[in-house]
Amino acid sequence: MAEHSHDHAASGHDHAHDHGHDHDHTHDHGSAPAKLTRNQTLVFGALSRAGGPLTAYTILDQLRDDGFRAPLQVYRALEKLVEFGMVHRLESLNAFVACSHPQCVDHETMAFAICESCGSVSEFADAAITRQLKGWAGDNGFALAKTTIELRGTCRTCQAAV
Amino acid sequence: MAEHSHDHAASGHDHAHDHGHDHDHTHDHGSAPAKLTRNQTLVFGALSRAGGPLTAYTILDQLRDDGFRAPLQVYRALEKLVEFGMVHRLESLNAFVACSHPQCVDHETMAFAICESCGSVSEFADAAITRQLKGWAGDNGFALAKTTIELRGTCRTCQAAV
DNA sequence: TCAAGGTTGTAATGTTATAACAAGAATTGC
DNA sequence: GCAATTCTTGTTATAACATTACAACCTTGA
Ligand SMILES: [Zn+2]
Ligand SMILES: [Zn+2]
Ligand SMILES: [Zn+2]
Ligand SMILES: [Zn+2]
Repeated sequence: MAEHSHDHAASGHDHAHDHGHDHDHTHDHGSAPAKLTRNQTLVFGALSRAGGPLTAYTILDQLRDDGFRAPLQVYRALEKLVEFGMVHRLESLNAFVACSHPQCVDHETMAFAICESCGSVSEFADAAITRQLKGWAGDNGFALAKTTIELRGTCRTCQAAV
Repeated sequence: MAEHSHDHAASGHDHAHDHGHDHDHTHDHGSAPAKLTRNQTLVFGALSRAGGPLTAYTILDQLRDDGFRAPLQVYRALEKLVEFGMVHRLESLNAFVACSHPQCVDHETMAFAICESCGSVSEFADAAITRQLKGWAGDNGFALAKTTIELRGTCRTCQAAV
């Protein structure tokens, strides 16, 4: 799987955690709570450090020393983090990535470009696409809950490195 | 997902595929061959009959009587059918669906609306979205290989049936 | 204090997908 | 016809991803 890449992707956001062990960041992402639980903090820390997508089992392995023993500990934390808008699930990768969108206003309609060579992920929003999809939904009486937009291909860096 | 029996996460819509059982369809889908192998025919038949998405294991169960014994028999056929442009993989469902687009010209950039209530899937193409995504790729030096666009929500029928 | 609700730990299990290898069928070239 | 090649198949085993179920433990707030 793709647990590589310290590439770009997840940088530039202000989550700026110091995952020592303290949990008092104060952000405002979607319905994010004032305070994360210990497990949520650890999982989010792992994803932030990685700067790219990780599978649940990779996260589990990275958190063994912090006392993690079972997949469910990771999946439960991920579920909440996604709910809070701090993490995205990448369906085509069965992996998770920390949100890197500056203000991630429309957390349910972000798009992701995934490099199949280096595994890096770029998160972006495109108003025209969102508008178009909502338009289709409206025209077809479809009550849209969430959209998945994932591009697969080769990033600029990897193409240059031929 | 539901259990590993015969449940078909789908139904609800009637694609009225003509692929009843006969296998001399003369598709022009992508790089489809003149003739499918026995296993490919059986798998495609199962998907066509279903008229909606099926998981590989559900297909396996449906083809026990035809001699199928192992997942790989299904996965291998699916791999080819996707390659031929006759089947799509739905990433957010880990399932597969027969292509229902009239001419499915741009097989790699179709969009799917998946009803979370009844499991029905509508396949559609939207030139504006495709253009927009290709535009982003061009602007960012990303060599686009394939896009995944999946909408989750509730279809018109299910909303009416409240 | 006590109940209610959320979080955690753990084991067991369920679900989706691939690796590895052997054997069979179709295709090609001679 | 008869290899050589290539594609397809059958089968076993295993890897990778995800959830159910249950008991224990906190926290919050009557
Ligand atoms: Zn985001
Ligand atoms: Zn790359
Ligand atoms: Zn199609
Ligand atoms: Zn529906």
